[in-house]
Amino acid sequence: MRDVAALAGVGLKTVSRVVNGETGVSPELHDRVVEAIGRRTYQRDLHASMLRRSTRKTATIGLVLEDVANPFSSALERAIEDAARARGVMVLAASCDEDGDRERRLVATMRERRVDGIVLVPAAGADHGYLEADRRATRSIVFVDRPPRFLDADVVVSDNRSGARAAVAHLLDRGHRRIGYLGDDPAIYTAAERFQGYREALAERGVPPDPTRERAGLRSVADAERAVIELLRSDRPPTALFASQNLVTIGALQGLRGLDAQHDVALVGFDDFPLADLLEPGVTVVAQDPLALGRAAAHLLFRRLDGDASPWQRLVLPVELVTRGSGELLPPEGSDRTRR
Amino acid sequence: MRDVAALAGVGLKTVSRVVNGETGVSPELHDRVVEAIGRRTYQRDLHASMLRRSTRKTATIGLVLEDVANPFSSALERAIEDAARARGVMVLAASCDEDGDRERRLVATMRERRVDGIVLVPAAGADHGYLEADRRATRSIVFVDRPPRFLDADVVVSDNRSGARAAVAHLLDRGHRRIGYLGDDPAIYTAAERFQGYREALAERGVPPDPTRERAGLRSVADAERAVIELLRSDRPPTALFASQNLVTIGALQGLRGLDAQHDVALVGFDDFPLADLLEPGVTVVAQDPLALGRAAAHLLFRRLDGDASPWQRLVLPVELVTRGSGELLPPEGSDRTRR
DNA sequence: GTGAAAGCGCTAACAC
DNA sequence: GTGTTAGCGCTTTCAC
Repeated sequence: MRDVAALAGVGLKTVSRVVNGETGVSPELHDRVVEAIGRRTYQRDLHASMLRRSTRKTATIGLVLEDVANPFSSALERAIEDAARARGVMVLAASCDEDGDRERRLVATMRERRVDGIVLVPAAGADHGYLEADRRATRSIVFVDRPPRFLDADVVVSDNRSGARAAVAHLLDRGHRRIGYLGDDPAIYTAAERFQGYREALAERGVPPDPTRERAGLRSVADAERAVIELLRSDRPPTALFASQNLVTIGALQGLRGLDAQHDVALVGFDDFPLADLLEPGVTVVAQDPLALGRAAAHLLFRRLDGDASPWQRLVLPVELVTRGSGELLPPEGSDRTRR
Repeated sequence: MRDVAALAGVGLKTVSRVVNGETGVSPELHDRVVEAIGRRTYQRDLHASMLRRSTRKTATIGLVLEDVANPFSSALERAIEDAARARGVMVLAASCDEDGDRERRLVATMRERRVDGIVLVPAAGADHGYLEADRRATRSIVFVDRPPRFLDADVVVSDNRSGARAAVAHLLDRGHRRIGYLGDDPAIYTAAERFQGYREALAERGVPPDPTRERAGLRSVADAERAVIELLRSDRPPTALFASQNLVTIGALQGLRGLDAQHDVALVGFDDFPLADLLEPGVTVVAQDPLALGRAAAHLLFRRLDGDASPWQRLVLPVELVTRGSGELLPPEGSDRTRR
């Protein structure tokens, strides 16, 4: 910058004014500075400038996701990026792979870089008390998809429990009574909520839960596939399945396909996924809206950064049952349905 | 930091030494500093520290993708993030949606934040001459998936042309002669290369190209779907299709499904996608390896950042034909095949 | 082993 | 309108 000032024959402050688009520079000097900047390919150092500025903003936010490569996470990221771009803010994105330690390290690294705020999908079972240490900092963190543990903060989640309840009620409405549950690690908030929804739907219709038909802790497509095959080979196998998550649904599909049962056993999954409509039959799902989640989280964060100090918000976004065929298959004659 | 130094009753430099893990601090003072840091929840400002450091690295790189929400992009991002994490580097990620102006603005914004380097998937048709202005800067940019225009720089791409040639040869081997081409915007490097591959495969077997069976500029799933329906309703419709990209393949599937022709017309797509194996029939594709592309780009960039000044590299990564059924359908009796 | 002074690139405050 | 001085949070250099 000194270089540019010398070349244009002006003072440092004049260059600073031009770079920041401030008023009060004569057109003549302005042009000389602009030309000098061009000749030296000068580019201002945002961080050095923010160092002295009163409002110490880096125009950068952090985003900690489960895994940037997962479609749910990346839709979230996209929505947040769009909201950020509208404000001239950039996004430092990272994956924590459900690892609480990594989450903590990532947050620390982002703070070292003085991000203005952080949007965080917390790792399963992580304790977020560590964020409490800096009271002001918690005002610049928004949790998405799952609430923090041991900390009050802003959070945006889907209505997991109602969604699961609706999915299972949908199957019960079609006469199914033996409905299998396929679930993720119950330490994950969303998995626990969805399991509650499953149980509640059964309870509402007076169908007793049967733990032998419930499989939790499925961590991969292969796990889910194995679980389905096992369930369907048991005595009195389920006539319908509820899969509590994306990958589990896909594993279930693979399992059903392997047994050639995809047209016989009903299936409703939680979380929509690409091509769900092109499969045979189409896969009925409870669809979340990751773009809406991301948008809401970003807006909440920016409101806080703008100084909103109102009480913590907890936004619960609706989900939607999308019927495509697999969830509308009826139980076979002679199954429990006829005994009612 | 001054605060911490005062609390511990030491000089600024001693705190600095402790924070940076330098040697030469007596254990006693070290402990006092650590304690003071804890009490004040001190967190060093990385950018202020880098300001004075000789080696002016921010330990942050930029990543400009077409769209972070697209599976190919996000796989790339993940690979780059992993390579970066191994070096303690964070990633500033952004989408440019094939918009050359946005790409340029994003690069400028990242440089304002003093990223150490940038990995860039260039926007279609963008002129990258602007990067030439700063000679040193081009050493810290790696292009992925597509080469830059009007600029020499490091680049990592897939072997698009051979992949397309292999896909079309695969169809020719099964007796198809009327092979439709469904393609993206030809201004995109990959689209152009794949079209070349398609034409080359035909030429190698002496099959004359027929422009009435070639549809380029398909920008969405819906575009592709319409194009397929149109092609198949024409006189002497194609008995096989080559789709040059992800979304185009999905549109083609939808079109075939709509005409109930998915078991009659062969299809090979470029780019793998989730669930391609669960469809009926499974979708034969030429699979790129986005993780390998990302890994290679990151390694190349880090080598440059470590001072490697060797000539520009151009890495071409192999692709793989994955047969799943749709590409192995045979042409109907009485089609051109029998006339040979 | 430790600390004081200078300075990284920039902007705030104030004088001209 | 314009330039000067001080100082943001930190590291360097160099005395002690």
